Amino acid sequence: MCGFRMPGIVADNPGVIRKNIQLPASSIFSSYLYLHNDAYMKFEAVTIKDIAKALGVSTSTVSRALRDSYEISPETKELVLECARKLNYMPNPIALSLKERRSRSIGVVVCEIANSFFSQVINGIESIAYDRGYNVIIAQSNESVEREIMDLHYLSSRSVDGLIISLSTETNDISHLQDLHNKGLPIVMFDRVTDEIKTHSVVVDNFKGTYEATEYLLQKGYKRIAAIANSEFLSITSERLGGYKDALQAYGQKFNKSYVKHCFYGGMVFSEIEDAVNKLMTLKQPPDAIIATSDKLTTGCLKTLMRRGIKVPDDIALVGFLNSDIAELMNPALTVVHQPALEMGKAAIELLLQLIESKRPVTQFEKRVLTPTLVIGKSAMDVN
Amino acid sequence: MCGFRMPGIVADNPGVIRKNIQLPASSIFSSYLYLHNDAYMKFEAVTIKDIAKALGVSTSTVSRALRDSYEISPETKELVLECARKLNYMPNPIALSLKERRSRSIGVVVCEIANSFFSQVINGIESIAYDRGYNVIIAQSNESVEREIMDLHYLSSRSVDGLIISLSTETNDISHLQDLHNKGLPIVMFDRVTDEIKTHSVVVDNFKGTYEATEYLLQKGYKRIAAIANSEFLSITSERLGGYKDALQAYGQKFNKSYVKHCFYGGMVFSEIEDAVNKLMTLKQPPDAIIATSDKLTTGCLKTLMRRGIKVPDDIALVGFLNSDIAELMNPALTVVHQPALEMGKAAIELLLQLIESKRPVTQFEKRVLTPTLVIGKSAMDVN
DNA sequence: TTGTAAGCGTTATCAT
DNA sequence: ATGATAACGCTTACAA
Repeated sequence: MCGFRMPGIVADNPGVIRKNIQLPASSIFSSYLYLHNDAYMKFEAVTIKDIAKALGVSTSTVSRALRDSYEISPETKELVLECARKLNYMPNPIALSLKERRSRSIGVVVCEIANSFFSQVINGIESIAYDRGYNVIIAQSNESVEREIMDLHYLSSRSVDGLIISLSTETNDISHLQDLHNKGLPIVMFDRVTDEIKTHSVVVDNFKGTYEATEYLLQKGYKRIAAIANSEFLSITSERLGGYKDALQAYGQKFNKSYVKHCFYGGMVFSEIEDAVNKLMTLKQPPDAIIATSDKLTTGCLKTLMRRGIKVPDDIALVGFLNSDIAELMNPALTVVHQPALEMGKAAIELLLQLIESKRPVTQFEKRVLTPTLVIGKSAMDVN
Repeated sequence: MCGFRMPGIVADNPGVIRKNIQLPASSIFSSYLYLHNDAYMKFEAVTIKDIAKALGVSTSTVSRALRDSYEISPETKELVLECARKLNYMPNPIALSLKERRSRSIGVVVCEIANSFFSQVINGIESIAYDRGYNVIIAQSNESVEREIMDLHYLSSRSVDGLIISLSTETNDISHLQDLHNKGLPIVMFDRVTDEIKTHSVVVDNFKGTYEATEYLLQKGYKRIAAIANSEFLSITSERLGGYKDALQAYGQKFNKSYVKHCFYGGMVFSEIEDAVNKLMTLKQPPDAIIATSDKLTTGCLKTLMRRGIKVPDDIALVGFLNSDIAELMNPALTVVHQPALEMGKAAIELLLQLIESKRPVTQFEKRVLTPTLVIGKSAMDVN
């Protein structure tokens, strides 16, 4: 463990620091011990050196015993282990990271954790990572490439053993990721992915998601279905709009370009959505239904409509992606496309650990595609 | 930066690794360079050693130049800085952490990031931390002490410079925190705090929050107001129930113990809330209003009522804490107690940085109390 | 002003 | 089976 400094009290001379290695561990953190006076000072954690000193052996012996090396006698091993337990020895992960250039931690980059979809994915990731001995470091890009680059830099400088990422909306140039990938950093992409990097990825069948959403509306009799989408750079955007267009075609409806609005920042700036909705609603022929192709767009859209006094589904129908656990508390008429976020997280970390722990170069990459669910709203929205 | 390993290709002999310090930086990550053949291998980041070698000076000189030490000639400093820039040198934070026992990062422990309140607090923390040169490491306790202890252990082993924490519901023994605090780790508590640790804290006026909520219902004419609360161990629980009780008293209503239900896990287990609501609704004299004293309890309560077909506010009134950004999309009759989460995060990190960066021991601790807002629902809920 | 060397905690290599 | 030593990247007395 580290040594925290009590401001104003200095005990920096290593020769002066004392570690009372006789004291028994009183708690998980008792590797810091009190000095003879009652002032708190800078404490050193118990290190292998302390164990070595206490036992009169060398640090290498201690290290070997702790690592369960074969070249050690059972007796000394037992002795060391016992002593380590008594002193509540905890290996210093920072020293290990420096030495081994790995940290037993994996980095996760998402645009925002306040988004239910992403926090659920993170929960999926953590649920498996911890069991496998990895810690998870979360970084938010806030939909900014600049920030994404900083995050990646931070994570890689912290020697993360692998990376799980959903690209920011601004990210059209992925050279920063490509660089890390080229250097051999195991990467798994999810949600917003790119083909330019040859690695595992986890997505939902976005095409299917919007296809079914659109089909649902078409079958209900809606004739002028608009779509609000994210930045055109994002993989999810083209896929989701693809499903929308194909469904229209399949049902013999013409695709109307003015019925599609993009929000470059995916609704991080609320006015984007407002503008999009307003533009749609002020068309000569305003839509009778809207498909919102992301969580943030769905809620933003609903908010805007509500604020404008436009009733869903009476005045207009709305179907959208949504992963909030309180979705069911919202407008009961709302039909949502639900993504299996937890499973996506689990799949991502599993694939990543596979990459990390594989001894030989991986050449076959998997694009794991999970199936979204169309959850039909309670109130029917039938027109015509 | 660290060196990532390309599986199957080994270049572990330091003598064999080459760093072409002539190559110009091509991107932020180009501190890794390619070998003469096209295979990717284990790359070493540019270190001060490389700069020293390139310039024919010692590493200490380089270090001094980079640290902007006074004991260095302007010329060499310029030279070193230029070279560092050219080679795209990036200091290795792990080496620094090991040496300095600090990491320029701060740890944040919350029960769950999927909770809007906490992710907003985290956003507040990050917004300031990054500007001040600190990274934020997020850890979730999932309302488990065991996990909280693990998180603290992880964070302290990573040499975080400070800690911001909201206690888990299971945490009645805070010795694990106390230990870290005694060792001089700067700690700021928020939301769920404890007096046992003498340090800064940030909370909302919980008493006021429920007092006003209760008062609101009383003024509307409700006579049998129940409350659903978290574990009795939590600071927020007693404070929030305090406001509820006092408001009842102020309005001449008798406090009825059977109208108060506790959810030990604060609704992490949904059945807890269901049970609580069910028990309330099956009393001989069921309540005509419920106050839910946390975000999770509010949504859980609403869900349960909805599933049981109990209409809010027609059959029963509901007022609760809620910080979701989509609160307005829920039942418009809902009156909520809103906490200034972003501000709480900002206050917490500011107080923490104050602790971290203060040169002298801090003896005066501040309990910063922010004011919650009662946001009255759209539909009036008048009875009597 | 600059260089040398020790040290942060650990492991790997090479002796013994 | 065990110990001495070097090394990971960096800073900082101490020497020169």
